[in-house]
Amino acid sequence: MATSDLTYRQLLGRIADRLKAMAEPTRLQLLHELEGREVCVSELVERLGCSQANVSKHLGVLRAAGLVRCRRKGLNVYYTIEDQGVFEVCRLMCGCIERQASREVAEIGEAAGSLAARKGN
Amino acid sequence: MATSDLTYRQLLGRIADRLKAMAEPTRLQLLHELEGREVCVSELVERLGCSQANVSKHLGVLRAAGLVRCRRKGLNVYYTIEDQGVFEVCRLMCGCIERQASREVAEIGEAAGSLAARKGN
DNA sequence: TAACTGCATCACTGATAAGTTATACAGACG
DNA sequence: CGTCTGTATAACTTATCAGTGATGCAGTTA
Repeated sequence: MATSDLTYRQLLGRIADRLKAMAEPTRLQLLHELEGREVCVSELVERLGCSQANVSKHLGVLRAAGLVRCRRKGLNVYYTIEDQGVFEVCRLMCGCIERQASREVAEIGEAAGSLAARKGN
Repeated sequence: MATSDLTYRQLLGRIADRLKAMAEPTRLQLLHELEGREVCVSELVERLGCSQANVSKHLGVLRAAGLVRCRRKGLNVYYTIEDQGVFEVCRLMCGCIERQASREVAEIGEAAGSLAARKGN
């Protein structure tokens, strides 16, 4: 389906942008740390064990993607999740991974079975 | 949450890998074309209007990520969605984007309001 | 067998992105 | 005011990735 085209491509682009912002382990961990509470940058740096510049840059990416929001409070800058949907995405992905693992286990089982059968010949 | 660490990081890595595989407009379109039916490469090339090599490479990425599966049938290779969860992810992302757009509209409204107020001073 | 079709892969290019170090900037405090 | 702390940004290096053209390979057909 070519759909309404220009808008269709734009939508795909925006979805891709969001997914790209999430598609990085450090950023996923940042999102996870922010789940349900407001955390300042220095604490995030401490928890992740990354450089401050690195954490700041990743937070910038998340912010640009609209996944996260921040506010100053004295010297610190506190970040919060902007849209809780990200966790649902993670949950779905975990489900996908589990199902994939199950399939792999099943395939290994089949392979072992056919190997045993061949051995019998 | 330092969680159980090695495994935790591995899980984040696997989630990131899957998201990364999806985080590209052309690949999202490929997934969309495959929604609910089996399609061969030449047809996908035609529908997307990309080069065959490009489509093949993107399909390879999707396949490596376990999002898609293929089987030969004569000269053609037919692809299908391996895990329907991807569409749920897209649906969620669309929801996020809509909410973000709403927020932006609201912010513009506020800005316009404060502008009008300032004009009054 | 040779020629053709459909697809995958290779080698390469340009663009994008992650990580690092150094630096700039904002607010608190003396 | 100067200084310190917390954060963001700049400049750079290295790595990863999308796209292209050429080539290889599998399966079909003559």
